[in-house]
Amino acid sequence: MTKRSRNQGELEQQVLEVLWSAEAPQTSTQILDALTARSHSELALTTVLTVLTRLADKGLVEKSQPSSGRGLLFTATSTRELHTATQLLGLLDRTGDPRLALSHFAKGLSADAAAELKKLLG
Amino acid sequence: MTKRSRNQGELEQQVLEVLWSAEAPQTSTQILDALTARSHSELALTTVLTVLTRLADKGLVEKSQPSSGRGLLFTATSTRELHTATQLLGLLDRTGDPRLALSHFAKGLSADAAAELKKLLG
DNA sequence: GCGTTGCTCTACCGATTGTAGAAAACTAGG
DNA sequence: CCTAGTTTTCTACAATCGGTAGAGCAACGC
Repeated sequence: MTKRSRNQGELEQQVLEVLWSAEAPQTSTQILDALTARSHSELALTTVLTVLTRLADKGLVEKSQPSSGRGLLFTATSTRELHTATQLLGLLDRTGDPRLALSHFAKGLSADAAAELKKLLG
Repeated sequence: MTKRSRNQGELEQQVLEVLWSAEAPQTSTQILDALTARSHSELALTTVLTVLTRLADKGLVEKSQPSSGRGLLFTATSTRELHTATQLLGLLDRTGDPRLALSHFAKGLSADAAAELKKLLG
C-alpha cells in the first residue's frame, strides 16, 4: 500500500519512540507490533526494516547480533532525552545571540516547565 | 545551471541569515549580493526571489512596497533569536518527557548561559 | 533439505528544496 | 509616452528525503 498518512519524519520518530520506551533491545517484529499497537497502522515488516536501516545510517540506531536465536536486535544509540537535549543545544549553538534566544525561550515556557528548569539550574 | 551544491534547506537558511543580520529591509539584489559575498556562489536573481517567495509562504519573510523607487523590500518576520526560541519550544513540546529533556539540556548549557537562564527564570 | 522468518536491495511516490528560464510588470531616462 | 533595463511572477526540472513495500537472498529450526 502506498499511503501517505504520516508527515515528514513521523515514522522514523515513532520508531525511535518505540526503542526509547523499550527496556531492552528490540527485534524488528517487536517494533512492528509496538507501532501497530500505538497507531493502529498496518505496516509491512520490510517498511520497518527500511526505516531501521536508515536510522542506523544516521547513527541513531544500532544493530546487533543476538547471543542466540535469529533476528537482529535494534537499540537507540541515545536516550530520548539526550537526543532532544542535543538538538536543543545544537539549535542554541547556531543562533546569533544565545542569551537573547534563551530569554525568548524562557518567556515561552509553561509555568511548570519553567519551575522545573529553575530547580534544575538552582 | 542545475547544480546541487547545497544541502537541504541551506539556501533558505542563508537567506534568513542575511535578513537577520541586515539592519534594514533588503531588496532582492542586496540579498543576492550578500549571498555572493558570504559564500562565493553565483546564483541567479530569480533563484533568490523564488526562495524569498517560499519563505514568505511559510510566514518567515514579509514583502513590502518601498515608499519610493523600485524593487520590493524583504524582511524576516521574526528575529533569529525568536525563531530559535520557537524551534526550541517546539522541540520540547514534541518530546515525550520534557522534564527529562530539560535536565539534560540544563546539564549541557555553558556556565554563563545557565546563569543567564536562571536569572531569566528569576 | 525445506519451509518459515527476517534482512537487504531496489524501487516508487509525494513533498521539499535548489536552481533557473520565460515572460510579465514595473521603473526610469529620454 | 515610449523604450530599455530591472525586478517580479510563473513554471519547470532535478535531487533528496521519507513513507511504503515487493523480490529475492540468508539464516535458522525441524
